Amino acid sequence: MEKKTNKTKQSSHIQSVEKAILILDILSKKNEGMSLTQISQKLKYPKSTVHGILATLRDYKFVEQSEETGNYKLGTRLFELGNKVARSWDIRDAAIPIMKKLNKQFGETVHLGAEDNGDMLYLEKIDANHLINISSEVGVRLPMHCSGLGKVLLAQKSPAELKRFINQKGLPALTRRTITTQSALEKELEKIRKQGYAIDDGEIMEGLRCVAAPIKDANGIIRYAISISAQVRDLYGTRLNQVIQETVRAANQISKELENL
Amino acid sequence: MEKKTNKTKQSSHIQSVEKAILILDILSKKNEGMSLTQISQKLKYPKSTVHGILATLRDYKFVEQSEETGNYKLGTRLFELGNKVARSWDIRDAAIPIMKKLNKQFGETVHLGAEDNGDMLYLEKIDANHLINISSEVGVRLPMHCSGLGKVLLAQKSPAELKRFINQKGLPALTRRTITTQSALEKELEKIRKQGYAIDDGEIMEGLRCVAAPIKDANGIIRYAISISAQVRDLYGTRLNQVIQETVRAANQISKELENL
DNA sequence: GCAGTTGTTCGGTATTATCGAACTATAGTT
DNA sequence: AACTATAGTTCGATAATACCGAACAACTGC
Repeated sequence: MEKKTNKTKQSSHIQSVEKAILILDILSKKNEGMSLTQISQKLKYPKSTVHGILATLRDYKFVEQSEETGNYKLGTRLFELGNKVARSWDIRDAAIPIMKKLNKQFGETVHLGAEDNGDMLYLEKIDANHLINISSEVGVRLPMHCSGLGKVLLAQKSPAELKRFINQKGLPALTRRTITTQSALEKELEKIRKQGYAIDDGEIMEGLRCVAAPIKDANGIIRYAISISAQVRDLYGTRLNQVIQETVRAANQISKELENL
Repeated sequence: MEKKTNKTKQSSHIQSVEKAILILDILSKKNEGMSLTQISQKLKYPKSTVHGILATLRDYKFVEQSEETGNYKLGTRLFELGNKVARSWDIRDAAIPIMKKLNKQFGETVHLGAEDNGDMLYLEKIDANHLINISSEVGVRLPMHCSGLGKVLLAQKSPAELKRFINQKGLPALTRRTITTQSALEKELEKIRKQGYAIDDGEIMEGLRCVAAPIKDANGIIRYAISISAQVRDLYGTRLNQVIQETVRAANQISKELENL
């Protein structure tokens, strides 16, 4: 009778909903799409189970089938909902005009980011004027400890919170410049707190430098950050100083916008 | 035994998944969020049912709870997935650079759209340089028969398809200039086919004019369109002609990109 | 035409979603 | 502060429903 009683006791989840979510998750990793059997094998669900859930998701446009291959892919309804979410954030309205100004001043890529469950989540991006563009993308997650945006946000965590963060996420290295020890990170964050901005020096990607400054929400809590990214060879000396100054200024301006909103 | 056998016979849907989807749908209509009871009342589901589904969705970030109000809103995972969907479309990569060029030439708002189940769906938008911006938004749907983008796409439907479209969607009027009769629409579409572009003259919104041109995909099928929108008072005479010429040219250029991709 | 694969349908089984009601927490009122 | 009213959460019994395996159908490629 009790076949799998003690298997996964965790917190009650509606199974079929969870399965649907996991199907979407797995589809999000393959943008060429997946076939029914691929999904069913990967998730170890019987084909008929997957079939039923996919049919439901399809009818509501959460997934769609490629006409040629018949493969399932994420559907337009998710696109719609995702944009709805983006539009619901006041931060975007406040930040985008100022980000654009910053982009005009230096011609470089400008990012807006926030923490989402221990990850850096890119909320918005203004592309550089030149053709070589940073290959980041809105809606993408990145480890916090190696991006300028992430470090700025980490800098205001309490020691306990920081510890918890490191335990949960670790400090994986993306390049050989990535900070990978707790002590080094603590020192770096202390520095960031003092100077009021962060610099990422090839910690995500060799040759990429970025300057990030914190944004306070209406309650004065640092919850967002903006950054300018460019090749190291375009961002040094006096220009770097200018960029720092202007980035901090822009971030403060956005904070002020959020205050009286 | 058979309490509700003949209630909803339609096609088999996994109930709980469907309920989860409907919860997301209803949340997407209120961006200030909704409380558990509001949702449960609106959808006529018992509170405990909604509670369970929401808990599952919450744990996977498909919804999140406002810290102050406790209201449920769409979550960041949807933002992530939505952007994933957007990135999976090659059309965006091909179109965006050319759309930006078009935006630079005239300084006006440029849109990219496609049909999604009988609606115009905005896929991408480049904002105008000036402050007065069209209040359209990416990820939003609009009736096809009253936007330039939509009319361009309608123009290549067969009479039977057009008929089906009208039956399904009707021809609701958004302004007093909106085309609301089948015969008027047929005439308009014929004109569009001849000239190779469409003009929307205040049919969505009084005072707004927009010029749209079709984009062919790799198989030569018109599946997308771009448009320039501006106030009528900024878009007439020789400038209008220039805009038409350049919009068509840009659309053709994008079609060519898609060909050899 | 046949083997191999993938997608779809079907029906019995018991797992699991469901629902009402009881319970707790929270907010508002006097 | 106590009390009311509302919202949110937990619980447990019930049977409806998701689940699964297997059989069937539809393709594909050889």
